[in-house]
Amino acid sequence: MRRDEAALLKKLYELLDDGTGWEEWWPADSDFERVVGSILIQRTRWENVDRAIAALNKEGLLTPRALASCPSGRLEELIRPAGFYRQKAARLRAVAGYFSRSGAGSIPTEKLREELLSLPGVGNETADVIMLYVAGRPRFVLDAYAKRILKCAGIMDDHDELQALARKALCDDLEAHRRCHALIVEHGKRYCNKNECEMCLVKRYLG
DNA sequence: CTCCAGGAGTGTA
DNA sequence: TACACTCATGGA
Repeated sequence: MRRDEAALLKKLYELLDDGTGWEEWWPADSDFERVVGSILIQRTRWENVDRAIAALNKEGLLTPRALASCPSGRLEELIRPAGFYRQKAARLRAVAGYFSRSGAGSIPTEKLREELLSLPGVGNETADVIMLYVAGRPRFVLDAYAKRILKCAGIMDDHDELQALARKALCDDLEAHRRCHALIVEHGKRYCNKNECEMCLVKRYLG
């Protein structure tokens, strides 16, 4: 990390922090429900994901064992509101199978990440979301909003370098990493359009 | 009617 | 490495 981009990232984090509530930013009754959510949320609004999760919950499928053994057709039917339902049904069955025999508790961070990435439908972003919200490992989630905001702030967006940068800026603190992700997404939804950033606070204060 | 949301996988140049 | 394309529902 050349210059002091960690200080800049820390400043960005503090800038986005408006002091409003964020603890229940990702509501869920269990860790596995968050895993399910991490797959269903891909390229989809939370409102639709919530319907799919509610349907799964109603059928008692929010456990790794139950979900892994649910027939594909039935699963597709239940998660349809979340879109891409054929792909996502297959992905859910795969991650459910993994968590039904793994638990992912005491696995070293790097190895856990590798295992998650080996699952179909789990890419860099989803893997980091699971690491951050389920496995309890501090990770910087490089989603589309983060890429735009980092660009505005003049911070590099290399996936691996960014992890070291974030851990330094956020003092290796788990809650800070979770909060940082939530703040970036919420800021992005409000102020970051596809190409324009007219209202962008980041550019105004850090650019 | 059009646009697109808290991606990932695959194929092409 | 850098894009283009596909997957799909539901709300604005």
